[in-house]
Amino acid sequence: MIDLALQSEELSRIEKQLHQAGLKLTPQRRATVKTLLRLHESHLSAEELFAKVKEAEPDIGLATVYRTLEVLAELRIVNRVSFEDGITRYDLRTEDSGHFHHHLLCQVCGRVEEIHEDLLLDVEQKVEQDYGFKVADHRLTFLGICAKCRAKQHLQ
Amino acid sequence: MIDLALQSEELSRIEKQLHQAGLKLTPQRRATVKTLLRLHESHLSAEELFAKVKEAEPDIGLATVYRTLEVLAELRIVNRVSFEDGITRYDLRTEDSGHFHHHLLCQVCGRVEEIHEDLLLDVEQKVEQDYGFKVADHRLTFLGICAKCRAKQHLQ
DNA sequence: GTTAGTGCAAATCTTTTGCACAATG
DNA sequence: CATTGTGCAAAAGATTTGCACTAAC
Repeated sequence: MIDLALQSEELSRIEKQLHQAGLKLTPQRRATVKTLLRLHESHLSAEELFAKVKEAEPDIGLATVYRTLEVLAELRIVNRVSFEDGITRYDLRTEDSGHFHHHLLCQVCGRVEEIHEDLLLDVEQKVEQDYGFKVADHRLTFLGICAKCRAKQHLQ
Repeated sequence: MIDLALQSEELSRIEKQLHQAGLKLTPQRRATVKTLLRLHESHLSAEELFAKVKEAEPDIGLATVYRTLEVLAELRIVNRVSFEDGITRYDLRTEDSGHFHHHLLCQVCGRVEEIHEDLLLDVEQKVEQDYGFKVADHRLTFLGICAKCRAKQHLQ
């Protein structure tokens, strides 16, 4: 989702969800969701998101951002993720699949790439069969070296 | 690893690692590692671990537990894990495989089961081939309903 | 004996909460 | 206009740090 048109389509989908949940559509919430959509590959922390939202909505308070993220997490519009640095980050669930996307965390440059293809269908079937565990969702992160950093290393 | 003999074998392996890294073997560190070994399936937070270690080593301070966990994480003896409740937990890496084990988080009872079989070999190969990402390790958690809770639900 | 490690308390950071006021539906 | 949401400041948690003291090697 790079496209602005798709972003505003997503925005109205999310606004509809908020509305259906009986929540008010405040400018603060709208600005927060917009920023999440715009920077959805950045895996922002609450503080980082707050700083970004503040550019559009200067009077917004940090507590409101936290409260909005809480609401969005409850509605399963965002997921909390953590890449083991102790900071909670917020990641938009994408509309296309019921399952959460995977992450590739590069240990050289620190970037996080997303994989939107579901690679776990077979594995989940095995988990249900062998362990009797009914899988509803998953969190998968690979740690390693991304293509760019590998290329750079080979040049040296 | 339920066996006490195996635990003490692991303990000396870890003590050797600490020693080789030029670190001192203090009673506090030994007690912390012992407790981690004994309760390794519990996925304790630093505070929880502190409370348990205190039983054996009453004068230990919370900061020492944090500092020991820091050291153990650097030596890759433990991994920091997070189950999206915002609390960092510490999980012993098991000696048997280079790859970290998987987790099954039951959304009904909250328990975390471990899978020590590596289910991701094929998936990792695909990630390397299709995305050029060199995988070094992974973190995989399945969210769903465990066998016990499913059984209980069917009785009702 | 040196140097690394510890306990304690204070400092820092992240997140939550209480409350008076504001704005949505 | 009823009710939910907001901003601010204070509170609560989690983690780190400074420092004087202690203990491992």
